[in-house]
Amino acid sequence: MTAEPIARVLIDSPLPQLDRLLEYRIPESLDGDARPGVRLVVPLRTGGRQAKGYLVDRVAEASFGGQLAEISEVVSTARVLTPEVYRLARRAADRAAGTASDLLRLAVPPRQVRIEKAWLGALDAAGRTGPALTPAEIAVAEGAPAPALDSDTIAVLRDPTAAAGDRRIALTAPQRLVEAGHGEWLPAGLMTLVGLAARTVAGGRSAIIAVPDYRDLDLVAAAAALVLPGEAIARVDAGRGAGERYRGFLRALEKRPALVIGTRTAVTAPAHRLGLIALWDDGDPLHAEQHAPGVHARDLALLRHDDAACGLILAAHSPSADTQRLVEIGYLRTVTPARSARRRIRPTTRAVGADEPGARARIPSIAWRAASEALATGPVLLQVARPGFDPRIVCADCGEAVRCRVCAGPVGVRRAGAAPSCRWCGAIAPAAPCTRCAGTRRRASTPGSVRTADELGRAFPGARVIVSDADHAHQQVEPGRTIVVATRGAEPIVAGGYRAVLLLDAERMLARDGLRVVDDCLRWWQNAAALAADDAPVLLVGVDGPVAQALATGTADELIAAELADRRRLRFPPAVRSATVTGTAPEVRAALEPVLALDGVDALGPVDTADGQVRAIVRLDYARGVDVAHELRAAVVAAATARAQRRRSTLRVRFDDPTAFDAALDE
DNA sequence: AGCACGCCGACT
DNA sequence: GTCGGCGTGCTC
Repeated sequence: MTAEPIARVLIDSPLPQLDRLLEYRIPESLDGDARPGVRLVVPLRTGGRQAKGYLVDRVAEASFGGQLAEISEVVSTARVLTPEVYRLARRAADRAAGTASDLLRLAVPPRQVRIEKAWLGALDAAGRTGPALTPAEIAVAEGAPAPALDSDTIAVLRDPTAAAGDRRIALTAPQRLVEAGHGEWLPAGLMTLVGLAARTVAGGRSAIIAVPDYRDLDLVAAAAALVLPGEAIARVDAGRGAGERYRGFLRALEKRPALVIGTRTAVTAPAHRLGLIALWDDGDPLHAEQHAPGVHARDLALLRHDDAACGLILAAHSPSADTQRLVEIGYLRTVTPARSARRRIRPTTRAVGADEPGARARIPSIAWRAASEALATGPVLLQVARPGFDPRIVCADCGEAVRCRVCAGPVGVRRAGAAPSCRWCGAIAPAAPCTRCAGTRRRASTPGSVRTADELGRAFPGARVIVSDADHAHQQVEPGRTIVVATRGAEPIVAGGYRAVLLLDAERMLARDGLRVVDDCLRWWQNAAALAADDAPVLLVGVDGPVAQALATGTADELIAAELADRRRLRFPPAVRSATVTGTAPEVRAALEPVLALDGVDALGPVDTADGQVRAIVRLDYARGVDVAHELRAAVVAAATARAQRRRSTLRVRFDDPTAFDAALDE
């Protein structure tokens, strides 16, 4: 008999009733293989039902009073669930009223038998498949450029004995490109993260870098490959197939430091002696997880930092309102370039010259002349909006979006012919007088005509035209007389930077509704500006007002602070947390009742949704998070268990959905 | 989810 | 008397 014959097991099941540790006896025959972290098969109830699960840990005595069943099978000896990742899943699930196994489904990739067998075969007694870095490799990694941070800040971030508060940084990255070597150009902020991470690995600790999309990831991978050996890099994204993903995951699992790079799920990867966790552009919606329970990569990074006491850096050209909040409560300290070093984005009028080739494409004269001139020396970027329908109601006099008189939410029509209603609280025809001109006449907004690449290209005779959008994104463009037409977020990189950048659809982007319009526009435009050569003009076409002013004077950070102050006044995220509760009217009513009794909690709605259900948005102070999650979780379990109404439960809870307050309540 | 347990109507 | 209906509850 061994000392710890009881296995505590997490069943791989989305059922909230099963989201706890069940105890099983470990038979003598499996004693050696049944180590913490392995995948298991266990019986669940009688009748030969078998469930998959993870062995979380082993204990000497069972706390369960009843008869224990035995583990059926140890799937493999690979210990894929580390204690750190389990704790992360548990805490994140509790915070979001979800299940740990839902989180682990994202954190632990599906098993690939061939790859796992090869890896297990190569694993030595120390839990590694290869050597640590050589002194020469360490020297290269220690010399990796980290242009946006001074050596003191880097030293503190690397120092495990430094005060935790000093090791949490919000970096507003300088808006310029740097050359990593071998003709690889990337934003200075991304290079900084790679440089920081390379030093961390050189010092014997792992680092995680999570970026929004694959284009950023390719830049990071290329830069990392110049400063670290391939063996020290674990790429954990799903973009190159399940096999490569699992290979990267297993590399991260080894007992030697790695630079773990990937998209949002990288923050949940295993890491040997985690020393740094870095997020790039945390305001990008791609960092918001789509799968249940929908925990944002930023929140996972914060939890991970708290657990591992590692360095934490949230870096972006344009800080998110969430980062701003963390700065204001004193949780993050800022590293910001001097205002004089911020890139100026010049607003220009929308007045179009009549006799220029730019007129047909409705490019204002000043912008067209700047672009034509710049084209002689290299590529020019024209950033455009994605096409899309926008069913908002605006002031007929000045065009400002109309707000709800009840909650200040956007007012729109759900479908053609319907009465205008508030997208957030559901009030019918609630429009308040225009906030800009006090007018009361209304009209539907028009989406604005979409320019074609052809039109834009013809405005610049003799130039090569390259189109880059989400479907056909170009990573890089060669120097030359080239017009690059790109939708926001899909702008290619040019070595040395664009010679001019025109932000053409600024008016349409700013007129979109949604809670984060200002944050998004600042992010899109400052990210594009960061791709320009140092002295190249960046022109914001056809927009004035506070956003344009902030960009012109290099005070975007102050504008985000003002934006956050507004949200605080209105009780909107990220000043408060939110929980979207969807289901049948009685289910939602029952779920809301106990949480609305708590201080610092209120709700918008419920409103009817298109599929006959109702939706309410609970708003809660951060301090109420534990209580509200606990109550809503109890409501989900109750709804799943009590099947009084013969139908399976439809109650859903989603915390901190970034789109909750946007115009997505229809459909 | 499944599957067993449990307390009320029509069958040999 | 008892076979079986599905509402209710549990899964180590």
